[in-house]
Amino acid sequence: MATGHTDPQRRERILAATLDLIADEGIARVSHRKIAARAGVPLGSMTYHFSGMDDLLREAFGRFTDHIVAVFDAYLSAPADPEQARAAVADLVHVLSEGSQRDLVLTQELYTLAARQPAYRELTQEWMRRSRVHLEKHFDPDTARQLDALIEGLTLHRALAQEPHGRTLTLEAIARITATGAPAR
Amino acid sequence: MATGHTDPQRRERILAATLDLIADEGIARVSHRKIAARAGVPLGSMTYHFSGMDDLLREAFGRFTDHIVAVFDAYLSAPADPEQARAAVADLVHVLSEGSQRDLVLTQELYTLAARQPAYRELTQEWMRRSRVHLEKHFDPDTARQLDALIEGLTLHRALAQEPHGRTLTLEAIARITATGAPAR
Amino acid sequence: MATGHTDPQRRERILAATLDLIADEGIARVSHRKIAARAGVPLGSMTYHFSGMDDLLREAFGRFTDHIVAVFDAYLSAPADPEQARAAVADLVHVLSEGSQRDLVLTQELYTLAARQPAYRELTQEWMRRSRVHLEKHFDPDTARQLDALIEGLTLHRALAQEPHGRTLTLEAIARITATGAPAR
Amino acid sequence: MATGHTDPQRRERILAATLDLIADEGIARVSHRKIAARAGVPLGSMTYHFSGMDDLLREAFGRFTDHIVAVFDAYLSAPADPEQARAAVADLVHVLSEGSQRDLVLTQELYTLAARQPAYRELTQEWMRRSRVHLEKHFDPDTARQLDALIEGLTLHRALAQEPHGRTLTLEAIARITATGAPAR
DNA sequence: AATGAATGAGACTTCATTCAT
DNA sequence: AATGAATGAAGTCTCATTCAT
Repeated sequence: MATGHTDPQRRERILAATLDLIADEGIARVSHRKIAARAGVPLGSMTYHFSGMDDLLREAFGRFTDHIVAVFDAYLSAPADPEQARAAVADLVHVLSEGSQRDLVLTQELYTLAARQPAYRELTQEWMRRSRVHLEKHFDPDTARQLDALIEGLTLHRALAQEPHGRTLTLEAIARITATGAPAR
Repeated sequence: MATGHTDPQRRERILAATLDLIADEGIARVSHRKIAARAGVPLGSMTYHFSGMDDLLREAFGRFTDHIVAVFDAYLSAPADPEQARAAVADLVHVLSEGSQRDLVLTQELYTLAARQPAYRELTQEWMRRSRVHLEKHFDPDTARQLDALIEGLTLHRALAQEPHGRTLTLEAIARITATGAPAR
Repeated sequence: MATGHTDPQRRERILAATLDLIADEGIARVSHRKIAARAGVPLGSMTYHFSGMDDLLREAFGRFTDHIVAVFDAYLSAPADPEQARAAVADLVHVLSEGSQRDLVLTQELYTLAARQPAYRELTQEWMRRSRVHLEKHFDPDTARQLDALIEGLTLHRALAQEPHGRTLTLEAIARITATGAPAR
Repeated sequence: MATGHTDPQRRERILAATLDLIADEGIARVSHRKIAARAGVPLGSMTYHFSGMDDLLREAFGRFTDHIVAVFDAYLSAPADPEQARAAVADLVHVLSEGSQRDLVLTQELYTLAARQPAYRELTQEWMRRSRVHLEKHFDPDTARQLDALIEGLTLHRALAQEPHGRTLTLEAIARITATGAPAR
C-alpha cells in the first residue's frame, strides 16, 4: 500500500535519525548532512522530503511527543483507584528521570523550543492536557493540575540532581499534594 | 582592577551580549560574529578574550546562574516564618513564570545543556543547593526538597500553559506540600 | 489539432509562464520548477515537452517575437502616407516605452541573448526585417533603415530615462530623419 | 599605502573577473565559484570582500560604466566644431558596434538589469547624462537628446544586424538629425 | 595586547535530469 | 504518453579560527 515506488519508510528513517542526533549532540549541532548520513539517505533527499530544517524539526518533535504521551498513557491509564494512581505517578517520575538519557534530553530540547516558539508550545500543551485527563480520573481538576506540575518538577530535579532523591520522598510528595483531593464525583 | 590596559569591561559586555543573543535566537544560532556585533567589539577580540565558543558559553551561563540565584535570594532570604515563606515562594513562582521571557528561555537552554554536559550540571546543582538552603530555614530538609521540585514544576507549567493557573492554585499546592513539614529544629 | 490526448494547450501554457517568469525575475533566475509551478503543470512534464532549458527558452522567445512583430504590424501597416507613417512611428515608440514593463524587459533579455548567440540573433533580425518592410512602403530603404534604428534608440532612452522626453521631441526626430527621404517609387 | 596587509588589489581582480565572466557566459551563468576560479582567489574570499552576489554585480557594472563613459569622453570631448562632432559620433557608433564583443554584451546585460532594477538604471542614466553634456557643446539640448538616442539605435542595429550598414549611412543619419540643430548659444 | 584580513570547511537549499512506473 | 520520486552537483552564504601586524 506504499504510495511511492521506492522506500516509503524513508521519511520515518529520517525523522528517527533526527531525534537520535538531537539526543546525542543537541539541536545546536544538528545539520542536514549529519542526519542524512545517520539515516543512510542522500543529502538531496533531506529537502525533498522536508521543505527545510524547520519543518523537519517540528515533525520530529511531533513524533517524540507521540512517544512520550504513549509513556504517560501506559502508566496513567492502568490504575483503578487513587492509591494505585499515586504509585503509578511515582513509577512514571522514576522511569522518566532514570530511563534513557534520550528522552530526558529530548524533553529539555523541546521545552527550550517551546519557550521561544508557539508552534512547539502546542506540542507541550497537548502533552500536558493529555496528562491531566488521565489524572482527573482519580483526582479533582485542581489537584490534577498541581500533581501534574509536581511530576514535572520531581522528574527534572531527579534527573539533574547530584544525589537524586529516593522513591520514598517521591511518594511522600505525591501523597501530600493529593491528600485532600477527592475525585470530583 | 582592570586586567588589560584598554576597556576592562569588554569581557562583561561580551558575556551580556552572549546571553542576550541566546535569549533571542537560541544556542543553535549563536556565533562569534553575532555576539561581537551586539557587544560592539571587533570579531578578533572574541577569540582573544575567550579561548573558544565553549568557554564563552560556560562563562556566560555562570553569569546567568549568578543572576537567577540572586533572584532566589531576594525572595527567599526575607521571610521570617513558614507562612511568609509560603507567600514568598508563590511570589517567586509567579515572577519567574510571568517575568522576562529572557530568564525563562535562558533557564531552559541551561537545563538542556545540563541534561547533556556535567559542566553545566554543576551550575544547576549549585542553584538547587542554594535554593534548598533558603527553604530549610523554614521547613525540614525533605519538605524543602519537595517544595523545591514543586517550584520548578509550577513555574514551568505556568510559563508554557495556554491558560496559566492562578495564584490561588499556586498557594494551595505550596500549602499542601508544606502542611506537615515542621522545621527540623 | 491536439497532438497529445490530454491538455493540448499545455505547451502554450508553459511557454507563457516562461515569459512571465523571465519578465518578473530575469533569465538568471529561471528554473524548470518555477515555470512548472506558474503554469500549473507537473515538474516531470517540463522535460517531457521540451528537451531542455535551452529549447524552452528559444521557443519562448520565438513566441515573444511573434507578439512584438504583431505590435509593429498593427502600428505600421495601417498608415496610408508618409505623414501618417510618421505619426504611427511616434505612437509605436511611446507605446513600447510606456507600455508593459513586461515587453520592455523581455526585449532587453532577448537582445542580451542575441548579442551572444546567433540562434537568438535570427529572431531579432527577422523582427528588424519585418519592421523595415513596413517602413519601406513610405520611405526609401536607407531612410527606413535609419528610422528603424532611431525607433530603437528613442524607445530605449524613453524607457530608461529619469525624465522621458515628450512626444514633440519624438516627432521632431522622426521628421528630421525622414525629411529628405522620398519613397523609392 | 595599501590599507590591508596583503594583496590590496584583490577586490579589483575579482571585479575584473566578474565582468569577464559575464561577457563570456552571461549573467545567468555567473557564480561565485567561477569568478573565484578566474580571479585566482579562494571561494571564501568572495563573500568576504562583497556582501553578496548583488553587491558584487552592482559594483562590477559600476566599473564597466566608468569604462564606457571613458570611451564616450575620449570620442566626444575632442571635437572643436559641429562638423568634427558629427564625425566623432560616427566613429563612436562604429567603434562600439564593431569593437570588442565584450563591451557590446556587457552593455546589453546592463540594460537588461536597468530595465528591471532602479539601482542599475542610475548607472545608465549617469552615462546618458554624461553623453548629452558632451553633445550639448555642439548642438542644442533637444538635438543632443535626439542624437543621443540615435547613437544608441545605430549602435545596437549595427551590432545585431546580419549585414551592418556602412559608415555613409551612419553619417547621413547623424547629419539629418543635426541638420537644423544650431548650438543654443 | 589586540585586531583586521583572510580562508577552508561546511551550513542550507535549489536545481536539471533520470528513471520506474 | 506522462509523471512522481529521487539524487548528485552546484548554488550562496556563514562561520570559527589563524595569522601578520
